[in-house]
Amino acid sequence: MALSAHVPDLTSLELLVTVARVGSLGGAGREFGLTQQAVSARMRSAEALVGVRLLRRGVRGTALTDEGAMLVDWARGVLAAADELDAAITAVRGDRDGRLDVAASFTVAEFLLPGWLARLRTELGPETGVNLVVRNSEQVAALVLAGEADLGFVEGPTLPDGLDAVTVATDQLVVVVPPEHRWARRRDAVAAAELAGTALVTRERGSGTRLVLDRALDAAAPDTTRPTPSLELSATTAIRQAVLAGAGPAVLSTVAVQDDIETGRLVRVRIAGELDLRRELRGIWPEGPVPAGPARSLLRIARQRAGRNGTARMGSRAATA
Amino acid sequence: MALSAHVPDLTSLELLVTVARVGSLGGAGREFGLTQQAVSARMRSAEALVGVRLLRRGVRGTALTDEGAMLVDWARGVLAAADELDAAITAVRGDRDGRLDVAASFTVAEFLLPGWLARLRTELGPETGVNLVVRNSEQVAALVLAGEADLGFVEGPTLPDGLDAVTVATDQLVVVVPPEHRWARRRDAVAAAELAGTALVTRERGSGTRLVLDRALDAAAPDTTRPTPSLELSATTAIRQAVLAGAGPAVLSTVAVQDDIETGRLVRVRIAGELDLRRELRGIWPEGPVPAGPARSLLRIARQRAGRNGTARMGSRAATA
DNA sequence: GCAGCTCACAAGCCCTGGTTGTGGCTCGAC
DNA sequence: GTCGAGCCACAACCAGGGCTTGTGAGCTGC
Repeated sequence: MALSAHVPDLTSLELLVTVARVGSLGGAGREFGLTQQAVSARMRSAEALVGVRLLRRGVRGTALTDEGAMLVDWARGVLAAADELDAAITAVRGDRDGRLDVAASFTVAEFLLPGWLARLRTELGPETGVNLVVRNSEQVAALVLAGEADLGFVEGPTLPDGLDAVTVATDQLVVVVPPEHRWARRRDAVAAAELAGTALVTRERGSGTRLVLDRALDAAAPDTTRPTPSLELSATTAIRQAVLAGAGPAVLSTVAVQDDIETGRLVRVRIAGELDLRRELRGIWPEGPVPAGPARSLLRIARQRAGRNGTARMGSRAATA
Repeated sequence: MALSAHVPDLTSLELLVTVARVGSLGGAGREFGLTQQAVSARMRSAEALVGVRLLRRGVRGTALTDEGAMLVDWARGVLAAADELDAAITAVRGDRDGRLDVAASFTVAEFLLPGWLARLRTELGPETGVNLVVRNSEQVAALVLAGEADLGFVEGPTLPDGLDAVTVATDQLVVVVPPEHRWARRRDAVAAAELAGTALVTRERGSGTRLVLDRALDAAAPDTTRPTPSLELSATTAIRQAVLAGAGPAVLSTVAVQDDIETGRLVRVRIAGELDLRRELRGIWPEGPVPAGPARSLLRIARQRAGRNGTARMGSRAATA
C-alpha cells in the first residue's frame, strides 16, 4: 500500500469530478456550498500534488485537459469504492431509523454487501435507512427467525425451519498456507485425510465457513480423527493474518484471499479427491411470500450483481502486507 | 456520488488498516513516522466520524471490533482503488526517468491500465519508473514505431507495418442514447442503415473506436450516405456527457457506459442485423522479439487481468450525474 | 457600455492535525 | 515485590491548510 504523496484527498477528487461535470469552478463550488475561490485553490493544489496540469481554465469556464480526463476517470473508481464504504458505514451506524433491517454473515458483509447497499442507495435514494448487523450464519438465521431482521444473508448448506431462501451466489473455499509452509512446496496434492488430520486456523462453530468445512471433511475422510483447531477466530481478516504469521493452514473463501494468492503472500494448496468446498450464499426471510419494498430490491440487486461483480471486484483489491 | 460526511479521509483509512495489521497504535505510528498520540487522535476522530466503535483498545495493544474488521475490509477496497490512481498518476507524471515508456489509447488508459500499472508496481517495486502517454490508437502506433515508446496498447483492426502485436482483451462497442431520445422507447431494433444515416457523437478520426465504427457501418450499410457527425470529441467522457446532454446517439465502449446503462441514465439501443462492433485491444511493440524486462511483465499482466478484471471492475463504478 | 459570467490574487481567521510532556495501567523479568 | 517496557489517554502548544470576504481583470452578449 503506502500511497505516495501524489494522491489528492477524497474531497478534492470529488470536487475535481464535479468540476469536470459542471464545467466551471464556481459552478462546482455552488453544488458543494463552497466559494469559487475555495474550489480554485483546491484544484490548484491538487494539480501541484499530481504534478500535471488537469484543467484548462478559460474565460468561458474550465474544462479538463487530456491528462485530467484520464485522472477523472480513475478518480471515479476511487469515489465509487468510497461510496460503497459510505453505504456500508451508513448501514452499520444504523442511526436513521432504518426501515430495512438486514443481517449478514461475515463473508457476505465483507465482500459483497457494500456494493449492494451502494446500489440500493442509488436506486432508492439516500433516505432509505438500512440497518446492518453482522453475525455468523447461525446467528443471522436466528435474527431473521426472531423478526429482528427483515432480510438475512447466510452461507452454508443448512437452514432452520421457518425460513425461505434464495441462492444469490456461489462461493468457493480454498486451502491456503504461507509460502514458507511445507505444503507450499509440494507438487502433489494433499490428501483430504491429511487435511482432516491437520490442525487448522478456522472460524468458530456456527459460522457458515466452518460448517461447510466440517461437513466436507467428514464426507471425504470419515475415519480421520479431527484434531482441535490451532486457532478459532471470528473474523476472516484475523484468520488471514494468523496464517500469514505462520499459525498453520486455513480454509478461506476465494474472494478473501485471491489477492494474497496472486501476489504470492499465500499459496493455495491443492487437495486430492473430491472435497466439495463450494457453498451457496443465500438470502433468507421469514417463511412466506418474498418480502416487499426495499428488502425485495436488495434481494434483486444481490442476485443481479453477485454472479457478475462479486468475485471479480475482489481481484482488484490491492496488497496489504 | 456526494459522499456523506461519515467517510474518513484516505490517510485515516490507511492508518486504520495499518493499525489493524500491526496491532497497536504506536506501532502503526512508527511505520508512518507519526507519534502514538497523533494516531490515537486520528483514530478517535475517525470513530467519531463513522459513529461506531472500531477499535478495542487494551493495555496489550489495539484490536479491531467486529464492525472495525468490516470497515477495514471495505477501506481496503478504497485504498486499492486509490493505489491504482496513484500508479496512474506516477505514470502520467513521468518524472522519475522511467525505464519503461508506454503509450496507450484512451480506452485502454481509462479503464484498464491503472490496474495493470498498480499490479506492475507491486511486482517490481516502486522504483520501476513508467512513463505513460495517452493518445489515440493511430498516434500510439506511430510512437511505438518511432521508438518513442517501448510498448503500446491500441484498439481497432488495423496496424501499420513494422509492429508486432498480441491481443490482450476484447471490447464491445454499443450504441447509447439518453432515455428521452426516441430510440430509447423503440421496442424493435434500429436498422444498421438507419444508424449509418444518423449524425452521431463520435471520437475523432484516427481513434480506434471511430475506425471500428466506420468499418462496421460501411460493411453493414454500404449504400447509405453517412452524414457528418454531430460532434467529434477526443475523450470518452466528453462524448458520454454530450450524449447525456442530448447531443445525439453515440457509439461507446461497453465498459465506459455500463454503469450509466445500469442506472438508466443511458439506454442501450439494439441494432438489427450483424453489425460487428467488437474490437480487440492489443499490445504492440516494434517488430521483433517480445520485449524483455518490465515491458514483458506489463504485457503478461495485461493478458492475465484484462479478461478477468477489465470489464467487471467497471461495473462497480458509481454514478456521476 | 454595462450586466453577467468566468477565473485569480490578497488578507485574515479558524480549526485541524501535528508536536512534546506527562500520567495511568498491565505484563513480564528479576 | 519492584522495576522497566510496553501500551494507551489527556493536556498544552504551534503551524499551516483551507475557508471566507473583498477585489480586480478578462471575455461575451444584450
